[in-house]
Amino acid sequence: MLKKIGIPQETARRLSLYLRSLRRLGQQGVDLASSEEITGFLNISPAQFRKDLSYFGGFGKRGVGYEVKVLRKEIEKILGTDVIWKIVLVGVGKLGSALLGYRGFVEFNLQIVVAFDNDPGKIGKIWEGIKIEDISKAKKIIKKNKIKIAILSVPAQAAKELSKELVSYGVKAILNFAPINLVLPKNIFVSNVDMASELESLVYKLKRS
Amino acid sequence: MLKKIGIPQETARRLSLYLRSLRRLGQQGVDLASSEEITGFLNISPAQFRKDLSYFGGFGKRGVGYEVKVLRKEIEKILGTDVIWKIVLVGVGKLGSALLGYRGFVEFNLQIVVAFDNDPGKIGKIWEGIKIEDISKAKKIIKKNKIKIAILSVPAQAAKELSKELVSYGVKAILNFAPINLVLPKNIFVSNVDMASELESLVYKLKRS
DNA sequence: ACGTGTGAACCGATTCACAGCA
DNA sequence: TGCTGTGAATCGGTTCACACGT
Repeated sequence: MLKKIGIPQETARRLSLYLRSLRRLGQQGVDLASSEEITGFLNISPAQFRKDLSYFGGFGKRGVGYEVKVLRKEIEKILGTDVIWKIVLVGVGKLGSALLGYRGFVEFNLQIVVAFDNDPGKIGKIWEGIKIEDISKAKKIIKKNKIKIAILSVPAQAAKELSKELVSYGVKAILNFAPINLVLPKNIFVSNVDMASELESLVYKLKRS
Repeated sequence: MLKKIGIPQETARRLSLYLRSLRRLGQQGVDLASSEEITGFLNISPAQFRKDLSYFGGFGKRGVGYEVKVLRKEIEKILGTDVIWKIVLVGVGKLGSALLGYRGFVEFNLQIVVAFDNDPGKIGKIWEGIKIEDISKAKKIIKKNKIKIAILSVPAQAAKELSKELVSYGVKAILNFAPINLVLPKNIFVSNVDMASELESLVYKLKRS
């Protein structure tokens, strides 16, 4: 319930990148690595890496570096990927079904356990090993499984209302793909993936480069 | 060629949100709106809105507000959405095909003109009105059409190499969906969409809330 | 000697608060 | 009067540089 303060927002995102780098080094058989080697693949400075870790403790050996395996486990613990997180996906349109099959979630122990839609043609089907349920069953299923995280991939006009419903069922965090601002209580975490806006920023940079 | 300095990175992203808000107000028949009304839908303060606009000029009337239509056109001009930008999509997998059909790009005058893949089963097909070409034709097509922007939705192991190729053909900006850091010249703009890492950050926040 | 860990300096961006103008 | 436009203050985060421990 208490919120530790003083840790930058971006640190969490970077930690997940460090994790990828450490896994890669581990696969290459590297046991010991310096901050320079770990950030070598990434676009992040060694100093930033050390600073980020310093918020959580000292995991390295001065004059030596970091034990790849140990640090990997520590970061997994910090991020919470040491246990499986169940998530639901709402909206099995084109994007939604692509996400159902997305392999990248596994590496962070994220598991889509069920998907919801309102299209009778989809309900009852199993796609990518995941059952598609009627959205009307969301309340029961989310409550029963104590799901805390939802991926929202529905059209913009439906997103606002649906997000409120999901929250009322116990969802605390939403990864939102609808290009609209969700209005939710402050204790609910929302992360927006806005692909059009992202591309647009690139256009803008191109234009003035 | 000259780069105007002093404009925050985030300002461009917010401008695209303002644009959406202005379109919405326009559709509702609103002619005049204050910074407070324009940002009402968004999660952005009126002061931030005014500050962002101030980098480009004074578009409002003191004591009154902004003309919705006029401001919309001004922002479109700033962002570059006043003309059509041709883009290519590389990698027509699940995610790639979902992006081919994504409607959100149109609002920013972004047009996917061709897609590339290396799967013979897909090459030559037309999906969502977009022709899928052999990746080996990318050089010719990109050069001929002077394409500057690419969406990269291929597996991580292919992304690094492909991104370099695209750049050698003249691509200057990449929207990258592969969970890997692309190593490219500094004058190339890359925007990463890392859905797994995004979700992971939500887990982290949940854990320590 | 070497690379970590970290306080301090720095930098960029947001917020504040009010002057300026319709 | 009301809302914009904007310097100034503030805030948060990154970078620097070096003390520290092995």
